[in-house]
Amino acid sequence: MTQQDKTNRASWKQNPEAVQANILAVATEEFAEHGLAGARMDEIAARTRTSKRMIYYYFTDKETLYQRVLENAYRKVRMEEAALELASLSPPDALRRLVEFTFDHHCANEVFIRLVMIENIHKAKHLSGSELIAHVNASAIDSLAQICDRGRAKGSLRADISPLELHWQISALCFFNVSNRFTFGKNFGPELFEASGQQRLRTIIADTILTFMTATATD
Amino acid sequence: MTQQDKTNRASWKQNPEAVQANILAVATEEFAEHGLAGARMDEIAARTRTSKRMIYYYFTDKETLYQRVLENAYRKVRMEEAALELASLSPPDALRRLVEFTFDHHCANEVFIRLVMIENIHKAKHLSGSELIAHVNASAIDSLAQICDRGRAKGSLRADISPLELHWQISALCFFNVSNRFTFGKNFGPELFEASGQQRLRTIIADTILTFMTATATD
Amino acid sequence: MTQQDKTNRASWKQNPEAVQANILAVATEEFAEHGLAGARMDEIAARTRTSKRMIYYYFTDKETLYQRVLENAYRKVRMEEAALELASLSPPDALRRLVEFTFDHHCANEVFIRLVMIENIHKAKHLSGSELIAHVNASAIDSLAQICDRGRAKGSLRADISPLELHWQISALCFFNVSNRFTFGKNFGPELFEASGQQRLRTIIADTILTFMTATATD
Amino acid sequence: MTQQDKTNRASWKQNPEAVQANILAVATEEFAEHGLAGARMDEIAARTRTSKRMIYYYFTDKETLYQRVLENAYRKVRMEEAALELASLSPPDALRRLVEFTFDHHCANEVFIRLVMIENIHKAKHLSGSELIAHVNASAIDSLAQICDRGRAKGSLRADISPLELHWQISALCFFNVSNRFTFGKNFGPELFEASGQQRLRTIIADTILTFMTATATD
DNA sequence: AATGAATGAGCATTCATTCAT
DNA sequence: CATGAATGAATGCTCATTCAT
Repeated sequence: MTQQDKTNRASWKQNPEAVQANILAVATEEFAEHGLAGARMDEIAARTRTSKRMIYYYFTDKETLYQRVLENAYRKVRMEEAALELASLSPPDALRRLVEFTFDHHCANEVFIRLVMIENIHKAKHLSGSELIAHVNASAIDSLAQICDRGRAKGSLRADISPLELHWQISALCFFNVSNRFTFGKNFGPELFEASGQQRLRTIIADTILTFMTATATD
Repeated sequence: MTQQDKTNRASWKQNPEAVQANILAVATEEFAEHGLAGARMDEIAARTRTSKRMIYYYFTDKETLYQRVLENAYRKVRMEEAALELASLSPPDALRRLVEFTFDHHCANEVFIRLVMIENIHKAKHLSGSELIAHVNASAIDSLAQICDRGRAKGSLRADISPLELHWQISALCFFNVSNRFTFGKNFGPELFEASGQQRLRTIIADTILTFMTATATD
Repeated sequence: MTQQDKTNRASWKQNPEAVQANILAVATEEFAEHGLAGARMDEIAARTRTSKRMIYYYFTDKETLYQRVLENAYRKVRMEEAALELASLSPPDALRRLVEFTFDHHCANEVFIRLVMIENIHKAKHLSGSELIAHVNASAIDSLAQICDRGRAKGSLRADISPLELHWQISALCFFNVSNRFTFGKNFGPELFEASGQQRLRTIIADTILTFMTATATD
Repeated sequence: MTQQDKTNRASWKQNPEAVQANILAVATEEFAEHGLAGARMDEIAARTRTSKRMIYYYFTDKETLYQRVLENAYRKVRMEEAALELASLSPPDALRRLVEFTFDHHCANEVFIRLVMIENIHKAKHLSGSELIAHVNASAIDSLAQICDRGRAKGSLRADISPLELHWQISALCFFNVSNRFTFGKNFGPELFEASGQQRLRTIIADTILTFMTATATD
């Protein structure tokens, strides 16, 4: 029996991690789609390869499941972000690259964006300050801090904006682009969210950040 | 008992508009706090001066009530925005004033921000394209368009950014500041959302927009 | 001002009898369609030319209204039946004529049939033994009794079947034809309830009654 | 405690079929008594050995429960009817036997009669053309067809009346006897529905059918 | 006589969660 | 580990009826 066979045979049954991962995946979709209150445990169970009983066995209750979904989403997203390699670029180029990456990444992770929106509706009460999350978030600032430091040393980036503030701005523009496209689109037309509009916004955002960060500090 | 007293006494009874307004006010808070699925009709009724039955009498069902709450919130907010007088300022000053006003206004209207977040979770399916809403949204773009036109004429604002794109950027920065403060605060610390941090963000946002809009277009 | 004008001018307003008649007509349809429990006072009021308050003013409550509807339906139907003139025909011809008339009349008064079905569901508890009803029902038996009497005298109709029993048989066949056509049709096909099928049933029923009543009594 | 006792003790718990049968039995009575709109889910639940929740668990909603009640009633009644053995009797005797059986059977199944009345009020919209029902109904006609065929071959029954028409007539007379006894009794006196009156009606109905079916066809 | 507003009790249905095997 | 059955508290909603003017 090869390793492959062994994996196949066991499939997901008798495999706690696989079962949990499956539940988590289904729950992620369900919570992202309907929110915490709107999601239905029955629906999650039905779309799972296991039973409702197992969900409670592994995740205790709805709220805990939601919390695990949220943590999981943060971890995955931040890990992808951390994989970006910017050290070889000049500070302005690295910054532009980071903005564009963030823009693309948020677009590609609507599920995550929705979970964050939902969590903000709940005033972030489920967002644990777990070490993992803290560490993973810190690294997001770190990589910006490195660019800022290099930029300040060279004089190519203004020094009076903190990495945190810069991160905040990039986040705002890239997050809003995904989070509010429905209402914004209905209110002001869908153009900005079609392919060409998105291309333009992507450039505008990067230009905005770059223009600002390469400008001389006002007085 | 004066006439005034007589009017005040139970002035909301047999006064359909007052009853509806009261229901709408309570429902607005409840929906903003808990979302569509999370809000409880019983709770809304309990905090109302009338009974649950009257809510259904005037608003048919939960979803319709939510829709009316949403429409009402949009109307009120957009009307306040429209009251801003900018014609007497130079285009850059007008723009800065508009950004700062938007920042302040969003901060002061968290309930509205939350309703918009919630509506985005529902993919804006309750946001009717009612004439009123359409008209009121158009005016938001109009006032920016006037600033842009004047700025282009004078050469004081770049002309290659549309009023819609400009509005999008201002919205993104000011909206995110309120909508995501909980998760952002928990992830990266609360400094940016305390008084001094907000003051700084307010300035940074305005500077960012201004710097960008007064820069020469990148060819 | 002519009488005609006077009638038109007053129309139905300030005309208690017209208002009551209107309510009764609408309620009759509603109760016949949905039964006592299934009928909706709101719906009746909405389809009326007057208001809900007036219904309660004139008819006290739902059950009383239903009772009045029922009485009214009986009175109208029995009066139409009583108008049939049979004295000039031979007893067998008169009987055949009566059967055919009953068949046709029941077909034409589905609303009445449905009200009677509904009242039977309620075990006839609303069917008052009011003098009017009693009188009007008695006349139905009377006209059959006359035929039977004449038939017995002539020897053209058997004498061992009472007018009541005869009425029961005619009623059963003609009533069932209307009351049960839906289930019978779904269970055994719609043929019997299409035009040609009905024509045939009409003849079969009359033949059945006639054959029976002209036969010699079985020992 | 014997094995039997153990089985009896709470034998309906964890026994889905028993639970469903119990619900169905109670619901049958309740719907037959009050109709679809008049029946109360709370009342059904209260008279059940389970909870209201279980009714919804197994039957989805009120209308579906009613439908299942109806189907179930039809199945039971038709099966009892099919058990009647007539092949050994002469066609006229078989026919008389069938009429008398139908009369007795309808008398003994008022609940079924009432459900059919109620279903006719709803224009038979819940009567599914399920295979089971179709098959079970067809057999009712089949057994009559056999009698008719044999009667035609021997010349002892007239051949110009179809089994369907014959079934219709028998049904009408026997159904009406149960369905309309309340209004008919109140309108024309209770005699026909007391023991002796029923005995007489039973004979009259059989005689009527027999006289008709053994008569020569009217050309 | 007439009407829109108001109401409380009740009704069908749902949901997260736990039990029995 | 796994699963169908079971549950109670709530949840959104409806209905006949009455009040205030």
